Amino acid sequence: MGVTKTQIFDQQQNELAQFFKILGHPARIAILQFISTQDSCICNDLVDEIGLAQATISQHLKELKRIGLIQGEIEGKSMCYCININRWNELQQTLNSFFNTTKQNCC
Amino acid sequence: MGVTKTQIFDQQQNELAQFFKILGHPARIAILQFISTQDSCICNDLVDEIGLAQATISQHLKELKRIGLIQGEIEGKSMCYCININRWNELQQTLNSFFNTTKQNCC
DNA sequence: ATTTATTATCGTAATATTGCGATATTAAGA
DNA sequence: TCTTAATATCGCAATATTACGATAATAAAT
Repeated sequence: MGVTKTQIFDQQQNELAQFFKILGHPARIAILQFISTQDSCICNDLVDEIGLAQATISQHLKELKRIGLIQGEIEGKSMCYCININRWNELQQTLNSFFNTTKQNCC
Repeated sequence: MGVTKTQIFDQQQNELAQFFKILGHPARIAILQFISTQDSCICNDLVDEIGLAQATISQHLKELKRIGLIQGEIEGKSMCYCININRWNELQQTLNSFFNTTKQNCC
């Protein structure tokens, strides 16, 4: 096997899990942290900063874009990424809501 | 390849990522949610409740135990799991701290 | 138009994860 | 003690993820 049985879970559970999953890689954490240290947006200084190949960084950026946590803008030859603050806050809230709701009936 | 290069990231990044990763599966989300709906602790009604084999559920429970989010107590023949509320709150805080710190210098 | 720099995508190899049946292990009950 | 019930662990097959080199795509600069 190796397939997650998404059919047996509801949409909320699948979405929440997918969001957690994407944050579940140190490179993606590092990317988000590095982007946030640049007061302006950044491009692929990420490749220099983090010790991964350009293709790999690009792949991770794609994942982060997929859930809307970052957005990219073309800036001449290069690409300027920054955190999508609305989505960021939205996800933080979703996540807190999960934490708060779930712990309610704890023994 | 297929190996996450943990060496190039710091401990905080790796720990945070691992925590997110474990929450990044719908079955584990569902398990946590179901545990919390039981006012007392629960055992493996999880196997009936969630449509996965006993071996699979047991494996997921192991992962959740590994990061301390749940704890199990022997109760006769069966096992009584419940959320570790201290660890739960601790992780929620860690996570919020990541969200708040990271978004600070956003463009 | 050609070159150069930057980023995205493709293809592939290595490893990890998911799920399950089969088999321990443990403890209660007959 | 023998059976029964509940859970954990092992071993495997299927699929997913990670990483990277090679290559395509895009846009500035010459």
